[in-house]
Amino acid sequence: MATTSIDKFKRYTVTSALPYANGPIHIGHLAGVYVPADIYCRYLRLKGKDVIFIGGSDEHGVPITIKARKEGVSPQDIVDRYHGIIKKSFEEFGISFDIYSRTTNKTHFDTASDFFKKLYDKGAFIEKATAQYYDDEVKQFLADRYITGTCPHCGNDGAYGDQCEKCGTSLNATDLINPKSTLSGSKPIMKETKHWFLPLDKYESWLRKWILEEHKEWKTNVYGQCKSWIDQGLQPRAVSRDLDWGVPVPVEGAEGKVLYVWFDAPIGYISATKELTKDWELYWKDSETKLVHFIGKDNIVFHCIVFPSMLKAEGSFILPENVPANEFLNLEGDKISTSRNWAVWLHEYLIDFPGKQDVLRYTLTANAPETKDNDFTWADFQARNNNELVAIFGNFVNRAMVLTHKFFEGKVPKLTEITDYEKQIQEDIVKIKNNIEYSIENYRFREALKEAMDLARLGNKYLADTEPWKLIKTDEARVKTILHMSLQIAALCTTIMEPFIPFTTEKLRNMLGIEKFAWDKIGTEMPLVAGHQLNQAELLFEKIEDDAITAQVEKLMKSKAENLVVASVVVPQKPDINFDDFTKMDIRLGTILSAEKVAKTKKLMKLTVDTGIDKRTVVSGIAEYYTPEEVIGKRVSIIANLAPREIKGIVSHGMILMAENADGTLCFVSPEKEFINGGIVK
RNA sequence: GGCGUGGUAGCUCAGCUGGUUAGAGCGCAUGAUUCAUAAUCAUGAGGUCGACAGUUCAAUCCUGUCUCACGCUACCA
Repeated sequence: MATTSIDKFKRYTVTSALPYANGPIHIGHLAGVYVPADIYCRYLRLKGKDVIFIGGSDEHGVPITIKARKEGVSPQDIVDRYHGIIKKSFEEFGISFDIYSRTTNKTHFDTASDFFKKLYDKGAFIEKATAQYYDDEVKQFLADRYITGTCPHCGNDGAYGDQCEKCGTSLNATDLINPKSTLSGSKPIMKETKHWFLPLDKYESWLRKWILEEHKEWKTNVYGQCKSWIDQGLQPRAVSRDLDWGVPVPVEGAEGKVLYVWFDAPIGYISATKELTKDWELYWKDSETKLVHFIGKDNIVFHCIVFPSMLKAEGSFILPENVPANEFLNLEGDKISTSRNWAVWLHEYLIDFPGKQDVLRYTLTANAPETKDNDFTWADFQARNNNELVAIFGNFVNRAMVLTHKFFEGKVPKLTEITDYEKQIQEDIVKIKNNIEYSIENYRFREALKEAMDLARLGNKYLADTEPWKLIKTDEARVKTILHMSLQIAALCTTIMEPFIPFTTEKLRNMLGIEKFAWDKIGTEMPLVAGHQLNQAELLFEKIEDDAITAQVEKLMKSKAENLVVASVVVPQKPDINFDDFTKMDIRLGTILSAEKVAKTKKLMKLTVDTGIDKRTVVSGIAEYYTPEEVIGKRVSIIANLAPREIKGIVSHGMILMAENADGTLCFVSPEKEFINGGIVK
């Protein structure tokens, strides 16, 4: 639901999701969060609004400690490295943060700590003791990621306590067979630990009213997701973790505990503001301030449910007015993936395409995943540059400049007589300006950009229709008017295009020899005066040739090839076992007699198997690879003496042996001849 | 499996509370033009609006079922 409410607010606090400091920035981050946020902020500044644009690195959490351990460096080394890369690439790319901070600095520690303390003192938390794995050798509780073991699903030996990366399933640490601490290698023990929880359930009715009734204008994906969460019923969420990397929990008896990273990270917006200005409270506590969070769709629940609940619990803060979350950007038909190196990295782009920040900004905006996941392709990147930036915008400006230099020595000619055409153009300019305002204020940046380009289109059409290169022979006065208007249009582009392609508009201003022209003057004043001397014409954009694009595509294909190699690497052999260990297993041949999908699951199938010994029920996670029909009658191998276990209310007696392919698909291990059911596999 | 979002021309997308010859940009075709980075301008060809049923005088838009994509979530011996 669109509104134009921009003038209700005196100032704006705009945040963009804090990137996690365990890797560099890629085009998915840019298209989803930083480019739209930057457009919004640049626009507001052009309107003369009081706006602060907040960013920073999220530097806590378990993955960073894991990465540090793997590389044999400290977590601080890791975050220093990536914070540096990220900050530098944002700067070069023209993301106009007023501050780009980080969550490891002192201001943030104090702010997050105080925030927790305040909620603690108010009794906003509940305390709960839970049992968790503990490494007795290093005297430390273990985060899920610090426990490895055998995946109960695929038998992979290197599964983590939260997820098996081999088969992709998410796990609980307690599910792992033979859990092992990665810190000492010892077997962890269960031990009680106390944690603090934010009882989100208590905020449910408030959230329902605040979001579902008062913010129906939020984007449908955001609104729908929130509704889904609230309707499902909210649970208390832990706000602390047993870890030595993060902001310590500031209460007695909390040694070895830190704030959970999702609690700590959004407070980073506030800490960064504190660092930026001593008037920070104006930007966070004044009801005339509009708070807007730019995020990706994976972050909706934190920014719409959890963080607002925290702010509400604290009591003195304003709440976000909007949370424009984008969907995801794919790359050449595949999901962007850091681990598979399937991405276009910003710091590499800046090296490969020097001075072409705006081409990427333009492409990502024109193709932004605002309503659904979108695909970035290098072919599209090239086409948008060559057919739109070069051919429409760059070409128009060049035409106006070249003609003026040719006929009037580069001086802005005088406006003589105005015809209906010029009047029409002035009206169109106002229309374009209004359309862009409406689109940007409603977070429709794709649409806004298209409207901005309409100004250059208008200019091209004007020149084609009036043909000053012909007219110069017969009616110089008219040509003066035409070129005057054309140059004014080009000059107005410096403002209209500024939010989207700021490097280009800067260049254009230099060419025209003018200062920044305020947004609100558009339609009432013109940026150029007659007689003004223009500088030499330069090309605003250059064509991107096929070989540059081919090189990028090849780079990606190389990643893909490398991934295939990695994927087909055979899992290394497990540690030796005794013959005794082996003989303990009773593996038999059997036949599947019946099969049905277990209701409400995706992977589970309930099988009746003739084992020769008996006919028994086995639950197996094969439903993604087989249908019940095709499975009936199949010969299989089954571990018969595996202790029974209840899964989804069905007791499973044994486990069907499955072989796994490189791509994770499964197949049965079947006898090669028609041997009897109950035949021993040895 | 549950929930959410999306499935409209070759591509990227608009289509407000049901009635439009279903639109735009890019691409494509034809014509015009040469001031301009063969860039521009005009015209045109492209769509059973994911599938099937239903409600209605009338459905891209409402309801139901199904299907595909993505996300959240459960499950995973």
